[in-house]
Amino acid sequence: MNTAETIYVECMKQFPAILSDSDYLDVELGGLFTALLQGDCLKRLSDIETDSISLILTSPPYADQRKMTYGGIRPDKYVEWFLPIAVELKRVLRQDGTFILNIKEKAVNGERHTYVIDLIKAMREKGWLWTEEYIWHKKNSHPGKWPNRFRDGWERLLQFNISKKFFMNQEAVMIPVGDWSRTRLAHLSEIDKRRDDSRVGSGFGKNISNWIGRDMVYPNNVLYLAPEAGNKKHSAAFPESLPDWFIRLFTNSNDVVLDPFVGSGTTSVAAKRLGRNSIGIDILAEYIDIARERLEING
Amino acid sequence: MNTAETIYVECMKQFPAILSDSDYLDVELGGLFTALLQGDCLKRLSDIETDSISLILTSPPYADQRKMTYGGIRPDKYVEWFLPIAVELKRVLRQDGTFILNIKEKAVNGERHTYVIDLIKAMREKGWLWTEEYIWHKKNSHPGKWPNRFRDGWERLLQFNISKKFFMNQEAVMIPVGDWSRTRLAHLSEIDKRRDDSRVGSGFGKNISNWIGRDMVYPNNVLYLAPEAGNKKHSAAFPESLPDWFIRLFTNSNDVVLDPFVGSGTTSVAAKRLGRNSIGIDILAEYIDIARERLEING
DNA sequence: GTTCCGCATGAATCGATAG
DNA sequence: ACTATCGATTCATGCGGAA
Repeated sequence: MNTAETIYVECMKQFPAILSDSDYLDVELGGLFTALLQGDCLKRLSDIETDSISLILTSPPYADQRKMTYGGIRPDKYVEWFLPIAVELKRVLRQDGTFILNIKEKAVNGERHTYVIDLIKAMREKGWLWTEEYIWHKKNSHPGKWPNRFRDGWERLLQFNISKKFFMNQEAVMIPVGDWSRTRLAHLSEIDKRRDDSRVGSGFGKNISNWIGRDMVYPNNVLYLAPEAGNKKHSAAFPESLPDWFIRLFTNSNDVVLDPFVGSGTTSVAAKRLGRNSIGIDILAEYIDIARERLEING
Repeated sequence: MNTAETIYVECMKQFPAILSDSDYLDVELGGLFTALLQGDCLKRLSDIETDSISLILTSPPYADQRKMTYGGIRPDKYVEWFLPIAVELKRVLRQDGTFILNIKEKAVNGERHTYVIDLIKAMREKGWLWTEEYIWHKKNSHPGKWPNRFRDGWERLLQFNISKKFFMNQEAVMIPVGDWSRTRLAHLSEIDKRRDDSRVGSGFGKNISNWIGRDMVYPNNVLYLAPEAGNKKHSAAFPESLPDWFIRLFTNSNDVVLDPFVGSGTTSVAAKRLGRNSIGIDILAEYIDIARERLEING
C-alpha cells in the first residue's frame, strides 16, 4: 500500500461516510483533509460521526436575509428552523469542543426581533451551555439612515459548549501590548497586512513577526475587524481573520473544524491555512464551486 | 414675589412632591433644576409625575456585583427585582421618551446567566418595546484572563420605548466624515490616528472643533469609549461621555432626565452641562453626598 | 512606478404603494 | 387588515482608470 492509500484509509476510519461522498475532498501528505459537502444541512450532518468535531463555526442565513440565494427564513420561524440543526451539531461536537454562532437580530416593525435570544433559551433547554458572547465590532457597516435608528455596527458571536471544561488555547491569540495593537495588529486583514508592510519608516509594522514573543497580553471578548469588502467573485459573511482567530483559540493542529453553512468557504480556507481538518456544508452547488476554487488557489 | 420664588413655584407645578422633598435641589435662573433623592428606588419613583420624563438612563447594580454597597441581587432573582421598577419607569416616562438600560450578564458557574435576556422578554410583556441594542465597546479595557474566558470588553445599552414614534435628534450626535479615505496613502500615521477616532463611530474624546466646516455623518450603534479612569473619590458605572451622547440624542433643552440608580451622579452632571433638568435617585446617602459635591463643583 | 480620483456595492430599514 | 414589493437613504472600502 502506498502513502496516499494509507492516508486515505486512515481518514476513512474517522469519517467513512463523508470521505466516500464528498463533493470536494483534498487530502494532503500528513493526512490533513478538507471536505466540502453539497446538500441540505441536516441531511449532510447525519453523515458525520458523533463526537468527532472540535470546533463548529458558522454564520447561518439570518432571518429574511439572503432571500435571493437561500430562500429566507421568517423571523417567527427562525428558532423552529434552527433548533433541529443545533441538536444535530451537539451530536457531532466533541465533549470538549466549542460552537461559535455568528448571528444578529433584525429590526421588525420598529423593534428588534427576539429570535436570537429565544434561540439561546431554546438551545439551553436542549443541553447547550451558553458560555460566552463575543462581539464583532465591524469597522465599516452597511450605510443607511432611518428615523428611529442608526446603522448596525456589530454582530453577535455566541459561544456554546457541551461541557464547562472545553478546550481553549488562550496563548494562541495573544496580542502585543498597547491600544494600537488591539485595534490594528490583533485582527489584521490581508489588506491591512499589505498596507502595514508597505508602510516604510512609520515606526512600526514593517515586520509584524518582530512583535511575536514580546510583551504580549490576552485579548478581550471584542473582535474589531472589517467585513470582507466587495469581492466580486464571492461575498463572505465574515473576513478570514474571524475564523482564523477562533480556530487558533479553540483547536489544536489536526483537529476537525465544521461549518454547516460554509458559503464561499472562508472557514475552510482559514482552517486549511492553520493546518486543521475541515468539513464545509452548503446547500447551493454554486457556493460549493466557489469554495472549491478558493481552496485550490490557497492549496 | 421675587425671581427665585417664581422659578420655584414654576417647578413646583411640574414636580410638587419631588421639589418639596429633595435631598439636593439646585434651581438655576431660567428654571433649570437638578434634584437628588435619597431612598429606595421604587418608593422615590412613586413621587414622580406620570408622563413627565423624556429620558431614563441608568446602570442598575448588576447581579451579585457591588455587593458591599448595594447588598447585591442574586442572578436568579434579578428579573423579579427589576420588573416592578421597570413598570414604574414606564409610568413616569413620556410617550415619546426613551429608556436606556446599561447592563451586562455575569458569568455564573461557567455560563453566561440569562437574566438580561429574560428581562428583555419580561419587559416586552409589560408593554415596553425593545427598539435597539447599542454596544459600549470599552476602549483600553485592561487585559484579564480566566480559564474559560477573556475579559469583558463590552456592555449592553438596551433601548426601550413606549411608542415607535419616540423623539430622536440624530443631528445632535453627528461625527466628522472619514475623509481620510481620500488621502489614505499620504501621511499615513497621522491619517491612521484620525481614522481610528472617526471610524469607530463615536467621535468622543478628540477635538472635534478641528473638523468644523467639514462634512458630518451619522454614527452607528457602537459607542467606543474608555471607562472613566479610577477616580479615588467615586467609582462611576460609565464615563460622562456616555450619558452625554444619549442625552443629546434623545432629549431637547429643558427636558427632564432621570437616573433611578444615579450613584456618583454622572448622569446628573452630564444633564446639567447640557442644560437639561434631571432627577437622580440613590439608596445610599454616601452616594448622594458624592453626587452633590460633583454637581456643586460643576455648577 | 506612484498617486489620485471616481465609482460600484454591501447580513439594512422604513414608509409608501399595490394586491 | 395583512402581506409583498420598491424606492430612498447612507458611507467605508477596494478596484480600476487616469494623470
